[in-house]
Amino acid sequence: MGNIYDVRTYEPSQSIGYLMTRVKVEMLAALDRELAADPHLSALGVTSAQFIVLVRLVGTGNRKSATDLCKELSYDAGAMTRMIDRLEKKGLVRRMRCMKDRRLIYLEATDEGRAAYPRMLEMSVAVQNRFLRGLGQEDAQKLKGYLTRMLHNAG
Amino acid sequence: MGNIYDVRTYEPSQSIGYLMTRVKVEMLAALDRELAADPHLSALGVTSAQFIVLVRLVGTGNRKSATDLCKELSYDAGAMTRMIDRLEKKGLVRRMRCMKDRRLIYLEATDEGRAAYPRMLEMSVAVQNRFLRGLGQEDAQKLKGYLTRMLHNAG
DNA sequence: ATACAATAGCGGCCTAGGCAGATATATCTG
DNA sequence: CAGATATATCTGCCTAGGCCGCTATTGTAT
Repeated sequence: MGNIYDVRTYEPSQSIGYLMTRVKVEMLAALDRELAADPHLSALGVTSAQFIVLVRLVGTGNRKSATDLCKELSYDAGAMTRMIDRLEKKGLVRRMRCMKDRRLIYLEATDEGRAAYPRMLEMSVAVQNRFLRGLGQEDAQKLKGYLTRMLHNAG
Repeated sequence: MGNIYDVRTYEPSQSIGYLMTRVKVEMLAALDRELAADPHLSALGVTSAQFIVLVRLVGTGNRKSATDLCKELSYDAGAMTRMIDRLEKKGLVRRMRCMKDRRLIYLEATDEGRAAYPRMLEMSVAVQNRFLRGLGQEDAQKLKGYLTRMLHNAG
């Protein structure tokens, strides 16, 4: 009842899953190219993955733990530890042990990290607008609705 | 002229790029879970990434080179070499040096690899249908159109 | 208070992809 | 034919994510 695909007619290379994977790869690649081209950000050597974590940290208020970030981005905890290591080594993020709950480590963007934020947002917006060229606001809303629905169906 | 996002109102966590990345991650995770649950395929230890390469190899005719696969899947050549290594070690794929052009290595799914194909297609279809639940055929077509458009805009 | 979970972060091992350089082979050009 | 160029694959080094087990700390139940 209402299945989109049927095994007998299914074409992997035409499927929504395949297309979505491709688009995602291309968007991150485009972001990486923009980052490499920007005089400021290329000096910091920020990648698209680091970018996403940093935007999340600066943009939604500081004083976040690694676990918070993991939940928000559905990220693995071990991967996050190493990600923070890289960001810390680049001087964009600081670790600060919490004195009340000594298990916790608060993350804070450094001044340098915060300074890069506006330019990062601009890039993110520019890349997405480029990929969405030709779509109207209603189309974008529809697309967003489909994606939200799919995320919900993931359970 | 027709930009979807504006820096002043942009919400990273609500953006189409963010949502798409999330959906892609969830779809592959779901596929990995299905693969792990299947008696046959779990024995082979096939991951979702290997799955995609294998489907592409079996489904679109054998006698393919690594480079062909790289182009079709926008994959890195070095990464593909190692991917083939893993698939070969599992006995799902064979390398066969071409005698006319000795630079070329043809890839061929083994009997075992081909035998797993129908079940793989079923899974792929099942996972995608689950994620697309609640969408009609017109919605799916619209979504596919948006994605195709975005891929085209990638240049 | 002691034992038992639950939580936060870390580290090792695996798969995985991008990039640059090396090698072998094939093709093009003078 | 000789030299340059292009192509196919491989390898090493990097970032990156998932899984599992470890330790330290905190919370809970008996």
